[in-house]
Amino acid sequence: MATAQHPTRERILDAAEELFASKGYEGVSVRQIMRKANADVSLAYYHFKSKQDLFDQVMLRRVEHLNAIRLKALEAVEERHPDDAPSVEEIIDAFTHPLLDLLAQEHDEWKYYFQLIAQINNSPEWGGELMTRYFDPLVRRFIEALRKALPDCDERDLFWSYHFLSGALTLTFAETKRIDNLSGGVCQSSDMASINERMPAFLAAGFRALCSR
Amino acid sequence: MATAQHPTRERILDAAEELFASKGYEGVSVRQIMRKANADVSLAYYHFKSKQDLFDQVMLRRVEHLNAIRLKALEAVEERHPDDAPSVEEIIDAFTHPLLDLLAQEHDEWKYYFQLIAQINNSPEWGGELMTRYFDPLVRRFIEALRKALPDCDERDLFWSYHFLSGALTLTFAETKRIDNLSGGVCQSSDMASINERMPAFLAAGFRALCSR
DNA sequence: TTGAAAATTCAACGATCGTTGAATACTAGT
DNA sequence: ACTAGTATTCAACGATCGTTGAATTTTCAA
Repeated sequence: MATAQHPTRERILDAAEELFASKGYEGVSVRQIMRKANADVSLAYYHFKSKQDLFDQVMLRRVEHLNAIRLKALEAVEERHPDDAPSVEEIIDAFTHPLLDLLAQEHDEWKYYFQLIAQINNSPEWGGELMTRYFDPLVRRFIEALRKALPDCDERDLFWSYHFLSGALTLTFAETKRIDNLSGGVCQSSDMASINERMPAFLAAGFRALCSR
Repeated sequence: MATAQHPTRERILDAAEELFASKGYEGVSVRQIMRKANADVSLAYYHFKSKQDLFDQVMLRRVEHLNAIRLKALEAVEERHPDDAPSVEEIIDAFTHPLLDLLAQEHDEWKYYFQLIAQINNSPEWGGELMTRYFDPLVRRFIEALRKALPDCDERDLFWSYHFLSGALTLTFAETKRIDNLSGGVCQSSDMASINERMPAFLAAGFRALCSR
């Protein structure tokens, strides 16, 4: 009705995404979500089976597109190297750059989704299972590429390096403004250009240090 | 009463710490906490002012000791270098090693506390503020030491490097078993020896790569 | 214009939430 | 034994929780 730019189902997903991202699954009630979506409470149960189902649909809505563009970025890098292996930097850049590009868009379409993933990744209760369910194939594909770029690397060094990468990346997604406080404004959580400039170099150096000890 | 190993107040803090760590602040009710602590609900409000106060006391209980041992580790490193500056590895090791040592103890005293911090650090709502409140002086002290070890480093590179370090460290704290799944058991979230072996080297290489571009 | 399907509103359910006041039990020092 | 203070139990409050069934409105093809 009023301000019905999107169909209702989409408005509910948008509101749920933003609220889940900032307060967590249990920290938000269905009523709060529907208030933000400008719709009656019971409409949540017309469009979704339950609160848990609503959460799952929030996760699913964007995950396929996300995995597709990251895979495409990796394939583009590999096509640029028909004979030799791509560098570690290039592979990591293909893993992170598409995400940071989505975040750098002027509208906040992806911001809350990434904040949500950051929290899930660090949740002892759901982190291991959900991240595995949604991102495992893509991540295994990237690790395979990294293995080729670092042929002498020990398996455990490779997995631990990816673990450190994942932590650095998801904290960046969280956009907690911690670095804004710490640096007195010299750095800003939302400054994706600065991150794109630095994160692949930082992480690639870490991979190399561990894998050539 | 029954199984009253610790005084009641401590048992409540223990139960709250573990439940907050796994389900988050909003995901746990005072009744659940008190059930786990084997005490009546209203005792929570005899020993603490409110649920929020209980949460704050959970945070405060261990933070001073934590900051003290990390500062001591840094000072020990600096005393070993009366003339020159310590290496980046040594400084990072002083930042991370004390934490991983606490986690490596056989009892789980610190495990849930660290999981809680991992979630807070990645929470857009509370991450920036709480982490700043509890850890700022210590972190600034470490960054100062790193600045001496990397005298030509740009300020922003230094802060972003610390940001990546913080992300890697807190995901390690979260112990989500994600790496266990991903590696097929080759790596384990709880294997602190393996982490101690790898994290400082990985992160130090990142710092150096960013600070000597 | 009619009628069926889709979308939305309204009112309510039992359960649980954070919190409180008053009554009871326990533990000291005198 | 008495008492003062500390610790614990019991019962309950109003609010909000996730969820549902039935009634109502809107949409749109025939």
